[in-house]
Amino acid sequence: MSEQDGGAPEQGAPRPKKQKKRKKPKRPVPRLARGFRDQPPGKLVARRKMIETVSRVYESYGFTPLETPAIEYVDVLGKFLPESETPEGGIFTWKYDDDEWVALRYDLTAPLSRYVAKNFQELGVPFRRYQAGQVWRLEKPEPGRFREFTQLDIDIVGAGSVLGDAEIVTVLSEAMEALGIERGSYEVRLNDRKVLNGLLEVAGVNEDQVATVLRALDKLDRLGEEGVRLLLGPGRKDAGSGKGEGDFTKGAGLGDEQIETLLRFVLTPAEGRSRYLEIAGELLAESKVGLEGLAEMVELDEILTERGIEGDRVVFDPGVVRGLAYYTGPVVEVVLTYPVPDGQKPFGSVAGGGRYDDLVSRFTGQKVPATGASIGVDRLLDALERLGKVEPRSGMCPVLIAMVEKQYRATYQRWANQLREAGIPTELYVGSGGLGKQFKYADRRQFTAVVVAGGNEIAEDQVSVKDLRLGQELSADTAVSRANAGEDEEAARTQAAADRRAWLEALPGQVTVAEGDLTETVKGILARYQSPSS
RNA sequence: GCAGCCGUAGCUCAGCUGGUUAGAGCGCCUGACUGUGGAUCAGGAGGCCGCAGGUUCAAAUCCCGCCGGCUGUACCA
Repeated sequence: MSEQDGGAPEQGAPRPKKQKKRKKPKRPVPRLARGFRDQPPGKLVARRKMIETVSRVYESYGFTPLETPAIEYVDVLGKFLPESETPEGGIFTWKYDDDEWVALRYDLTAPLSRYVAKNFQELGVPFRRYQAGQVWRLEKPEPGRFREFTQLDIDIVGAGSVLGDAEIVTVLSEAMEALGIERGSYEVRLNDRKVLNGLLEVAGVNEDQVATVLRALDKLDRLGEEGVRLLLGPGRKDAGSGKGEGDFTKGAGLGDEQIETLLRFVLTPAEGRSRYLEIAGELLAESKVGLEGLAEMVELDEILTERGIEGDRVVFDPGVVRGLAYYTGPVVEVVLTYPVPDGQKPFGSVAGGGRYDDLVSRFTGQKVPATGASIGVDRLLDALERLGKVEPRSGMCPVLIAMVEKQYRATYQRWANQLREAGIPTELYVGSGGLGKQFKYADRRQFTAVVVAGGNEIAEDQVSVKDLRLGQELSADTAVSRANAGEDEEAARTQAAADRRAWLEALPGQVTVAEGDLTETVKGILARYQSPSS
């Protein structure tokens, strides 16, 4: 930075450092808030499509859309710590203008129960609605887990029978298939909280052990039988990483016999609903709640069978717990059963839900049964992406019209309109720079076709259209051919020049047609890459 | 939250036991090849060496704290 120097190289090191610091103005770093992310166009469009597809299924079953605000009073959401006057952690909260605590919603179910309680008179039950929206949770972000994500909910309020639960289960299954997830590649897993409660009763689990036990059972898929056994008994030390140790998790302290009773049921293979019903029948004979739950499952099995929904779509799985949530009856979980690509993490559940009969009564004191489920849109989308089931170019404009010579601007604009009228999204290049730059732009933005016409074409009433993807393939071939040119520099240079000439002359993937055939030609190119799904 | 590992250019990383202007590959930008993305060639931009302290004549390198990332675990309405 300074011209003069020399002299004393042996000291004065710290000083220039400070000067440097002062010189640079403090600019904000363009960083993202922890746990949040941008959504690139491809993802956004794919997400929108997914929501549309599923919504259509929902509507076909009589569900209607509803939107509630992103912010609710904290006590409405049910997150309140009366002791400290401060809301519990885990959610985004702040004090609103009238000195009351508000929060960003952490799910769509709590706001729904608020809505129902508020409008109960006019609504009439059963009330079916679906809702897609962002929810926010202030938790530790992890790969695939963010502080803002999208849920797609479906609920029936005011229907107490398992017919409502069956409806939810059916719609979830239909939704998966509408998204192109083949039967057999997903599984709707069903269980019942009453059955679980009965099981705990039979096993002689104390009131204060219930939470720990349920949590432990919920971890079967991740920790395996041995891990769960430890958590039910003395406790478990996690693997940590590297040199080990790790943290110790306290167990429920159950006896061997109790553990055996629990595991005997929970480890029952999920295939065949009748097997589930059989074992539950044997185990729960002594438990009132258990038998209630069993009766629900029996009826669910009947209803589903009547609907023609067999075990290849909906299974009964005693291992489904669904956390400590507010569920009171049947609980559902949807998992993808595609084989996991080598070494990657399993897909996990992409949707979940169940019956919650106490949520509205929080407000009204009146018991209003409800049942529903929520699809984790981002997670499901990520899974489909990993499986290559999402068109990576979705949302990208397919056609670019190059601004070859400004004098033909009017013509280019006319063509653009013509293509749009034919239903083809078309972009007119509005940047600066020559053709080379425009092609680079087209390449990076992943256009499928470029319309290019200068004086040469226009004089003949013609137009050139280049298939970019085809061109890319063709040019890859020439690149290979010149790889073995040898070491001789001179030869290599002429070879390169020749390549250049050949490349320019070949105009790979490009055709020149009569102006009148523009639309058809473009359509033809786009048709080559049309994916069958969309 | 707890525990362990990690933090050098946009990306992947090099920089030995502290020693003068911190490097590479890829990517990016400009230009050449006279209307075409590839290839080739010539230039170029870009680093508070995560942040803030400390030890030292001297720190990207050693020590401490914080922040951030990864992994496991806890929580997950």
